Amino acid sequence: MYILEDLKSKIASALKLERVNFSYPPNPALGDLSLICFEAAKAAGKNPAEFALNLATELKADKELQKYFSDIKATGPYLNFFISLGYLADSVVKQVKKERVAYGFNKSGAGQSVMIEYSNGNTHKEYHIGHLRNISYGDAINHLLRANGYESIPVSYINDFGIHVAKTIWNWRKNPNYADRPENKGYLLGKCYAAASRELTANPEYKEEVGKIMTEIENRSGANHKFWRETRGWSIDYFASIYKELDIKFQHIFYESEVIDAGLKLVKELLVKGVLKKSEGAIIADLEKYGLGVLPIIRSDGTALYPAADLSLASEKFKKYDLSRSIYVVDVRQSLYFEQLFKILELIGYQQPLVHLTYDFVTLPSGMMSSRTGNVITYQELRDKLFARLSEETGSRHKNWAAGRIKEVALALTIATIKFEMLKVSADKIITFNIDEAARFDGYTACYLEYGYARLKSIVRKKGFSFGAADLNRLTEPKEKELLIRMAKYPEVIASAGEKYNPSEVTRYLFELVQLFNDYYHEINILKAKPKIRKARLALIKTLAQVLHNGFDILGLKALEEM
RNA sequence: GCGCUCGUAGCUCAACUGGAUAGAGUGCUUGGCUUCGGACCAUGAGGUUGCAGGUUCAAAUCCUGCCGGGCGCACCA
Repeated sequence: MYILEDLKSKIASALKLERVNFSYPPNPALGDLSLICFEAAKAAGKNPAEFALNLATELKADKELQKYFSDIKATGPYLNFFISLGYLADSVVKQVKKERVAYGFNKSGAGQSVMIEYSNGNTHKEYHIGHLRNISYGDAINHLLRANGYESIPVSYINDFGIHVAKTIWNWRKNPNYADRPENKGYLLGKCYAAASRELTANPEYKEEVGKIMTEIENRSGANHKFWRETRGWSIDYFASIYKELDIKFQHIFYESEVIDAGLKLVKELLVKGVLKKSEGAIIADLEKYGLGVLPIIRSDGTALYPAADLSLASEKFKKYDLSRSIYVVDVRQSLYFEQLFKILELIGYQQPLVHLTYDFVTLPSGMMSSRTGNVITYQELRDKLFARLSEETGSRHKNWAAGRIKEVALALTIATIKFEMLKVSADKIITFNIDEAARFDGYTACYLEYGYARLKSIVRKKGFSFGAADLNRLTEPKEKELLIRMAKYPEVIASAGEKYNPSEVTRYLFELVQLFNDYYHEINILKAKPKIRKARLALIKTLAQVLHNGFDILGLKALEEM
């Protein structure tokens, strides 16, 4: 059991109170752990401050608690506990050393398997900044689920079969120069799609040509179908290269083209069952009585809409895997759609909890919009801009490094920056992605965290210092206690962030931990201290490095030893 | 029109889901480099938490009504 959890339960059992309301004092001078007495005092019919005072006297005399707390005192209605530094240091350092990468994990989700779907690119379209928020968020949740004991199954669903495909192919065929361009073909398809979109908006009369291509692809015959297969491969390869660069792995990837036939069959069955019905020539789900309006599923011309595939995908997921929960990471604009989809699935008989994890949009500060694509910035454009900035900065700091090494570090910082920026803001807020702010090395940024970690590791790396059994009683500085308390809170952060699907709690925690370390580093010298103290301090910062590393893993950031 | 959502320092965001003096970053003030990697640290100023009521010992947080922004509501995905 983790130390704070353990201490809380010890206090609770010493008090024999039913509901115990703990919190953390706003400032370390007040104490390390706090019990808020309003409710308990009210239940006992007493004045809260007096109540707290009485409890303090009572608990101070408790022999068991004396082992863990150096002091217990009431400040107004708050009963404050001061954790004994020796006990704290011993407990935290030993536990982190023992559990290593698993420090902070818990078993609350044991025995439950959860599927989480994210990234969800469309072939023949750009992979843009919005997808990056999606994939960063989804992957962090995937890690959080695992850290909380769930068996998490990360999957992606790629839409390779919609009208967007036909638009791109139409435009590609119309402009033969695409085939000769040097860019990555998957990337180029995105550009081609954007151009097609603009052209079709300006000249709607071409829609008929696009429709013909669509029919050919759906019928799975002819030159356009063949070309669809080829181009689809380009996109899929391109996505794979992005996932590799981002260091994100899916356990399975579903494709719309592989589930759509089963979807059409399912729709027919549901029509017979009366879950769906015909209306104005189309097939719809009438969900008016649930306050969810109407969802069209098959167009009046008989072609399928997105929900047909999604219904089939959902049943495929449950057929293939024994899931106790299924999560969809999709942006907030589709909230109503997912309520409708989940209602239909419920009507069909699926009882497992279905979760639509939402997040809001990513925009750019005005004037920074990409002129070439109109209003989206692609992954590649963002990555290239950040990479240029960060490799210049890294290069200027390390004149003696080989080009390859600079490139490697700059790329890791680029990816870390993208993920961190996407995760540090809570999901319900719109992100205005400011490249200048994101690529900074100070402030609430990925590079600040990475720098703190690298600096910490450089101390640990120094030769000639022994790391044997340290006497942790040598840790007596207030800043050391602050660091230890903060590290002791890490498991609670993981539990809370997991429960609330909120990785920004982890980003903030890590930022504050690095801040605390920088402060400590500035004030207290580690290597120049007397041998016994030095040993204890080295043990402390090794522990700190492990906690930071574990947090980086949750966020999907590579922990750089040097930068 | 109905529904969802956001509104906190000049700007970008926190606030343990109702608790102690609303905190960080950035920008602006003023300082600290023969440093364990200064890609760092410290200091000061900056707030009627959109507005008005209500509930509570206690409200940025809950309830009601306004104001303002964003989004969604049948053949897009």
